[in-house]
Amino acid sequence: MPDPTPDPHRDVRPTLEAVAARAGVSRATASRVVNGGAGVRQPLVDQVRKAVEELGYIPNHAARTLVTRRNGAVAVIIDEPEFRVFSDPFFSRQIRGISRELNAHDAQLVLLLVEGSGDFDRVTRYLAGGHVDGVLAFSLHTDDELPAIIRRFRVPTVYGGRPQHAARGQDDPELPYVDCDNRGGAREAVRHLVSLGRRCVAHIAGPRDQVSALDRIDGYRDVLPDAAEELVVDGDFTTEGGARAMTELLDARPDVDAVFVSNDLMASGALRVLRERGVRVPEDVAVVGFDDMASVAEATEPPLTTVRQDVEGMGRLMVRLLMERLNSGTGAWPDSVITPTELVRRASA
Amino acid sequence: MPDPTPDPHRDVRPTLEAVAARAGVSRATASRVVNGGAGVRQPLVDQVRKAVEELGYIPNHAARTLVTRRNGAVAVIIDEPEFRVFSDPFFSRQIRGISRELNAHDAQLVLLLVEGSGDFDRVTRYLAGGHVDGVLAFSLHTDDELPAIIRRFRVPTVYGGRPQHAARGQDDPELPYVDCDNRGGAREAVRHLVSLGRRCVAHIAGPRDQVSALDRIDGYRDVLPDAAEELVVDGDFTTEGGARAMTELLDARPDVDAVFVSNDLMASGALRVLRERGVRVPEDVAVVGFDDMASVAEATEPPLTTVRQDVEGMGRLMVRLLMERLNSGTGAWPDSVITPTELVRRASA
DNA sequence: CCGCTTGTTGGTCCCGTGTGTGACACGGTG
DNA sequence: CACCGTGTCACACACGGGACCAACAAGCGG
Repeated sequence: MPDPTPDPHRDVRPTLEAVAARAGVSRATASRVVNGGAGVRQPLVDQVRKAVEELGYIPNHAARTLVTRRNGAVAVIIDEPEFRVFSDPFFSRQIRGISRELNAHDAQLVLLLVEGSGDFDRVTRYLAGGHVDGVLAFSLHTDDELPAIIRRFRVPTVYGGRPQHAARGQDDPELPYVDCDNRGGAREAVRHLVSLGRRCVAHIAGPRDQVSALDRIDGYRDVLPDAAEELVVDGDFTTEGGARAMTELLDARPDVDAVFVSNDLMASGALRVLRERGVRVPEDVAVVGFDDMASVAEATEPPLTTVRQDVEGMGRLMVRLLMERLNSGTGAWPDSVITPTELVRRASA
Repeated sequence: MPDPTPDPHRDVRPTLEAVAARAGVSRATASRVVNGGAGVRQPLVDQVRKAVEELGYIPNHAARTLVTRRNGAVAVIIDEPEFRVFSDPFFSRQIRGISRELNAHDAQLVLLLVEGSGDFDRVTRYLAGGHVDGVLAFSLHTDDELPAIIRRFRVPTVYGGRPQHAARGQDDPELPYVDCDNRGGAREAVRHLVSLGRRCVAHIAGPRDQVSALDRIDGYRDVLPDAAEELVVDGDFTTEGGARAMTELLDARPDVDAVFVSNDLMASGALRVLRERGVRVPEDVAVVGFDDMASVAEATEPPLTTVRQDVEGMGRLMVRLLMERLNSGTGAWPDSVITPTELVRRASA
């Protein structure tokens, strides 16, 4: 049953003017109290606070934004036309980290999913409209238009994952990013396999248009510069793609005794194929994945040895860098950060 | 290399005033043109449009919101303290549908992740602050405070999934929801197992504080009202939980010859246990899941027969209902919608 | 006692748009 | 020729709140 005596104040939201009137001060003073209370005597501060409480005053966001030119919102742009994102817990975890850290900064998260070039107009209009103070972008593809748009409109941005231009060796200080040490993590994984005495270590790679996949290939080659071409097989970061790549690999090189797989999903597909073919893991073939996605790596048979990256922490870090940039009056850009990885040993290697 | 002769207009965003001046009309006329151009002669419309183009004018969102009291944004509130959300593609897919439909309506998506009671204050402030025109809420738990808050502030809302109070039989027209036919889908799954000649059909249920899990139990009981208590085993919607439940079930009732599992993740865990115990699927035990999450159901061994729900379509539908409500001057509430399910037959049953 | 400094406070303007209210021109009608 | 309805347009106000600036009081040193 609805409230029988509805409060008339409920529908008409009180304004700062009303608070000031009730507290018996001017609107300017009320405003000062609401924004921290600096330069106002304690008794008046208390009066205003009381009036705010009694009236249930909540500042009008639009009015405040209009004058401060700040709106306390950050856009998260994910450019991922493939279906993969939505079956990959990676983004969800990163967004969780981002959400938590944004909450700590009293900022809101506006989610922009980009699918196809047509959407870029929309994003452009949105950014140009000044709806958000900054952007957290996930630029996954090498042919991405996003960096150009962001540069053009000078929107403070932090990237998740090393953007392509940086991968070309042209680190742009105006496009800071947060990424895990893909190359170093890959090196550690391959070294681990080598240290187990494996002689023929293969690599199932991710899609070549993703920087993280390329970096992991580089890490593999750092340790095994002389590995045969055919030992590196392309995959697409999906379970099925991993299974196909493993099949291809076994057919081409029956002597393979270890595989470093570029992510956990593909590794789970690879494990399935190995099991179907009666190949023992890790006795005959040792397998190491990448990501340490709990729902996958702990559920495989056998449980997957893999390279952990702290996805949620990376999300939080992105927010911190962006806030640093927004709150530094100087407009100085923060440095990019590469977070460490850690080899998690389970049963598969 | 940055533009050598940076456009001075770039940093100072043009205002409607500037557009009007350039077009030689008053600001009021320029405003009318920008908002559709009704009641303005064609030649003037063209002049203003040209000025907008030349200046690269983009309306100031905050100023517009201040006067129209509409801000073209919708909050998506997900109250899920458990880690599960983030390893479950369910939400991602629904959000994808929501995002697409919001784009079609030129509205933005503000993501609010709620974790724990402390966060409700934040959400309350946010909703009361009038940051969004409406809310899409996923109320998963029976002890949810969200409906009360939303009712209190009279924010137009559409629920994803039948809220608890509706499950108690008190359908509140002011809290419309979109849900799939959990009970009907469960019935179809169980009937299918019965039609295969199975005599001892068990059910691995989801957590009892989630309405969808309860509805699926009801569907199971609709078909098998006399099933023994011990044939219904509790799970938690995770792969591991499914494995535990299956183990428990096999120990208690070795004669079981079919299982309807409340979601695909648990079904994949159950299949793993069956395989480990050397139980053949579907010969010895037939298995049906729920959700038809492609990444899971197609990847299990054997591929999973399951009940499909159109998650993305449900997301889109939620947005349509909300927009209907927002755009109807009458403030009338749309009706709740229950979308159909479909049994997808693969190899497991 | 006077002038100056420091600390508070209120008045006022401005942020950028939407919209109601008139004014004006035009053409048709009596 | 006077009157009036219709279509266009400009003016001005309002939306809610931040920030500058002048006014004022109190305190202090000379």
